[in-house]
Amino acid sequence: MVGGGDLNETGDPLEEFDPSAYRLEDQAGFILRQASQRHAAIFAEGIGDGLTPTRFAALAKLFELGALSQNELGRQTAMDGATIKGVVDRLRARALVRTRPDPSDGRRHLVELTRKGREIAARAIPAAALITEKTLEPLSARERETFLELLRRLG
Amino acid sequence: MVGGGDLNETGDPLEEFDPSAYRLEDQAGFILRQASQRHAAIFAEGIGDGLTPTRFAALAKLFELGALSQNELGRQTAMDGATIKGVVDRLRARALVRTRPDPSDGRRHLVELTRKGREIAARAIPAAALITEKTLEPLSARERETFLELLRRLG
DNA sequence: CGAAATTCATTCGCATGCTAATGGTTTCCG
DNA sequence: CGGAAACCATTAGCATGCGAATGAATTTCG
Repeated sequence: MVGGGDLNETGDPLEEFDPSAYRLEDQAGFILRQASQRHAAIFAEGIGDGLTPTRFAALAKLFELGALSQNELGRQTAMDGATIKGVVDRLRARALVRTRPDPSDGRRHLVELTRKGREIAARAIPAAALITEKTLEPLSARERETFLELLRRLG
Repeated sequence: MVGGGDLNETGDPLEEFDPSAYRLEDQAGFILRQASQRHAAIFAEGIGDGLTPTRFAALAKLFELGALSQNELGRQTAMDGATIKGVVDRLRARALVRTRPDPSDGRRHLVELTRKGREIAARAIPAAALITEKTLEPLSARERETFLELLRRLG
């Protein structure tokens, strides 16, 4: 649990916790942030075409699934409505996607790849596979399996 | 269609990669982002005092190490100069830290906790320990060890 | 000593990422 | 049918987070 083995009068773990025993470097969130930073750097270096992790995720999902409503695309890529909107706007500004109203649902805007978007996605997906490879490079094949399985359970 | 039906005879993943075999959900970066999102939500819910992960990291390091120059604080908390500046500015606006020129180096601005900052840090550190606990809750004690060790190697 | 290299803080631009609020549309169900 | 509930897209505001550029101060080294 949280506190050490020492006794106290209240039994409240918050009050017996010794702040000097806390090491930022050992906290899951802190290490997670550093691993994300390293991955982001590898990604930026390897992907090309002005893509970012979220922009790429959107392209990859549209490539796989075809036209999707904006919110559905957000769900597929783990982004909320406010975030996916900005991503789609920027992809549209680069003419990698276009949007059109969903004829069967007046609330929805369908998002789909343009020809250029499809070409870039087809090129970026193999690059992204290499980026995953490079990110996991410090681990053995067996460790990668273990790591991804544990990470998935936290996600 | 994209991948075609050709088989991969050489086993060279670089030249024969089939985009349709790519699964975004299995990529380290994508899962990492989701785990970070979950941790951020747990953090926001548990920390209080208007703290954020980066703000808390800065407080915790100042609490541990005393006055530091801004850049040094950034290194201790894995933030670059541009990022730590914004964090320090916002902590200063809330009177949790103050800055003063380093008498021995005219380039540096020393950052240190105020009394209020020290109080809030002392309260936040035990809360952060519980947040780490909750983040890792889906894993057994043994799995946590493994996970953190592998994650550290990627950071 | 003094020029070059480094360090430090700052600023700008761009891109995430979240919450909350809003208004329009569709679906659900009594 | 018709109102409540749910869903969709958008906007505003706040906070990260990074690269690149700038100018001042310090350190390094020939």
